[in-house]
Parts: sequence; structure tokens; C-alpha cells
Amino acid sequence: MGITERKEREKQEMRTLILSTATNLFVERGYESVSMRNIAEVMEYSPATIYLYFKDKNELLYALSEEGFRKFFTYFQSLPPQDDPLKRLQELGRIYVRFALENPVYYDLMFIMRSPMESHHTGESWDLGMKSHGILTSVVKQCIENGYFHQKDPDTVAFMVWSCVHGLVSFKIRDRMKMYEDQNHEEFIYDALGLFNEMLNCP
Amino acid sequence: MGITERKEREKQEMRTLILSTATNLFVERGYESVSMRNIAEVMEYSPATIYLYFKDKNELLYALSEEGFRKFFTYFQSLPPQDDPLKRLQELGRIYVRFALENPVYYDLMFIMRSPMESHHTGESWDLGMKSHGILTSVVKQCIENGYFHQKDPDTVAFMVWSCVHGLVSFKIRDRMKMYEDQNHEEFIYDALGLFNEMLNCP
DNA sequence: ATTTTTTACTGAACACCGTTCAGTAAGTGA
DNA sequence: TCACTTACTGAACGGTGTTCAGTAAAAAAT
Repeated sequence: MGITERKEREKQEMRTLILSTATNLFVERGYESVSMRNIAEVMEYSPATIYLYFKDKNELLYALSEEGFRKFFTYFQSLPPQDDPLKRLQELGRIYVRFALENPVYYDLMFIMRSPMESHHTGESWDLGMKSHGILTSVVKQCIENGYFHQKDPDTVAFMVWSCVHGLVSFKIRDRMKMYEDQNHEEFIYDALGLFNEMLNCP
Repeated sequence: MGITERKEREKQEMRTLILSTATNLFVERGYESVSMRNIAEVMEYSPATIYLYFKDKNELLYALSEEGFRKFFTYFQSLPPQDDPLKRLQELGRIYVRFALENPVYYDLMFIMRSPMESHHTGESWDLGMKSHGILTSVVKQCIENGYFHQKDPDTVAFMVWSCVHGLVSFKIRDRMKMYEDQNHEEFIYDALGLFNEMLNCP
């Protein structure tokens, strides 16, 4: 009775076809100018078909953000072993920035756009986000144990560090770096990150 | 011959009526659920009328961001005189965060939303933004002259500082602080800012 | 092998959106 | 009074997300 298995497999294949078509369109045309109809057209299916696999557009976006969070988590896990926790923290920042610059569409869905995350503070995205945040917090804690950050609250430190790297990359992603026209934006972001990392070092 | 003056005045009044109606709706219902038709309906005019005063929706959003930049600039100008440039820089950060938390709709238009700024890197918003950025950079330069930031490039320092405060407030504005559920978000942001400001202090 | 049921899909519609434009009615100047 | 200008609008166009009755093929039951 392999029929149900095949059906299940086909269902999954259709889901991933929808998701990958959507991703491709988002990447090439930018988000705001891609409609459900556009996605359906490229797939050569009726728009109504998409709604058999996703409740609505937000659910599709949420599913895409889920892919983003999975990818994000693998980036985070690639953090190389390192005795000095501060160096781990600094490297984590570089990994974060690299993820954002290499995957701007995912990053936007995950951390900037309003719609995909509305009301969902549960689900796989949430869990992976929390796990990633947990990695950050644990590294921060180790730093504090080693005497950095004046024994400040780990959550506060983590939030501050996270905010800084988010600020850097979200200016780029949302196109607010026009005034730095004579700079290579990516280099400039890594320079600013380097400066921030130096600042973490001090006492 | 006061007629042309009266006409001009009425034209301006209509513009500000449209802008204030739009702002009110954005504040109370949030952006994505406010349409040109909604704005017109509240004003008791036809939707087409708005297009006699603004080329399209983006131009309306851009005009609103202009108001935001004007308000932003007055916040920035309120920076109290202070001999120590580092303290000025730290105060500037607090002013920035206060502006964002008190005017989230403006902040979103100015620094997060994609559409209003598309293609416009000119106009009053741009000039005011550049002037505000100039204030930041000049304070940073003074800090560097006083021996802070290891003689780093002022633009890099300014971008780093700006990114950090932007990160803090944009997480709040785009609702990405759910995991800090047991914190008062505004307090938490100011705590993180305080920590960042301490870090600026170090060598 | 035939009938019934289930599945996968679609065309057409609904209510909305931003935007345009011919048409209208009031205000202005001669 | 008459022509001209201004300020506005109703109705339409092509787009959006979404729903749902209907259809044709596949699977299951007989």
C-alpha cells in the first residue's frame, strides 16, 4: 500500500514547488511586487491551488521564514570551537552579518517584515529563533563569567549585541545607506562590526 | 487681490488635511491596513481628490516622512550644550531612541519602510536626514579628537552607533521582542542603550 | 468490470486596492 | 451676462488576496 506514501510525497513536493517558486520570484523581483497570482502563473497552476497547501499568503510567508530560520540555525551552529568566549561572541556577530548579507530575502521575512510573524509566537520558526537566541545568550553568559560586561544582565547584553548587528544589516537591506555612497557597503558594514567587536573587548 | 493668496492657503490646508488624516489612520490602525480610499472616506472626499494634491501613494508617504524628518531634526537640535563630547554622543543616542519610541509611525516611514524612499535621494527629507547625520558625525569627530575610538574613521563610528540605536528601536517597532516577555520593553531598550553608552566610554 | 467515493484541481466570482479621466458644477474675471 | 478656470467626482481599469461550486481523474469498493 505505497499509495498513501506516494500521495504524501507528492503533497510535500507541491509544497516545496510553491515555496521555491515564491523564493525565486522574491529574490529576482523583490518582495512587494510578487503576488499569489504571479507565483501560480510561474508554476503553471491556478492561484486557487496554492490555497490547498497554505491557508493564506501570510502562512506562505511564515513557511518561508521557517526555511530562513533553519538556514540561520545552521550558520549559527557552524560557530567554530574557541576557548575565549569573547572571541566566540565576536565571531557570532560576523556569522550573523554574513547570513543577513547572503540571504537578504530570508532576513527580511525573519526580522523586518511585519506580516509573517503576526500572532505566531509559536511554531518551528519561533523554536529555532529561541534556540539561536539561546546560543547567543549562553556565549554572553560565558563572557560575563570571564569578567566582561561588568556583571551586567546577560539578556540586556545579548539584546544590545543583537540590536547592533541587526541595525547594520537592516540599513543595507532596507536601502538606507545612500549617504555612504563612496563606500563599498558590505565592507563598510564589516568595518563597523569590527569596531563594535573592538569595543566589546575593553575592560 | 487676496484671492490667489486665499486659494494658495486653501490648497495648503487641503494638503495638511490629507496628511493629518493619513497620519491619524496610520497611528490608529497601522499602515498596511490603510488605503487611499479609507483616507478619502474619513475626509469625506472622493479618492480621486487626493491625487490632485499628491502624485501617488508613495508621494504621500514621502511627504509624511518629511514631516517626520522635520520633527526628528527638532529632537536632535534639542541636544543640550555639554563640554564632554562623549556625553553629547550618549545623549544623542537617548534622544534618538526617544524620538523613535514616541513617533513609531514616522520612524517606520523614515528608516524601515521601503516604498517612501524609493528613488528619492533628494528632497527635504534627504537634506534634513543629511543634516541630522552631520550632527552625529560632528559629535563623533569631537570624540575622536578627544582620544576616543582609537582614531578610527568618523563615518564608521557614526554608522556603528547609529546602527545600534536603530536596531534597538526597530525590533520594538517591528514587534520582534516577544521573547523578552517578562521585561518592560521600553525600559529594556533604555537599559541596553545604557550598556552601549558605557561601552563607548572605555579606553 | 463497474460503480462509488475521494482527491486534486480550476474558473469564476467577490470585495478590495491604487490610479486615471471625462464630465460637472461652482467660482472668478471680463 | 458670458466665457474661462478651478476643484472636485463617478465610474471605470487592471490589479490584489481569497472563496467556492463544479469537474475530471484516481482510488476504493462492489
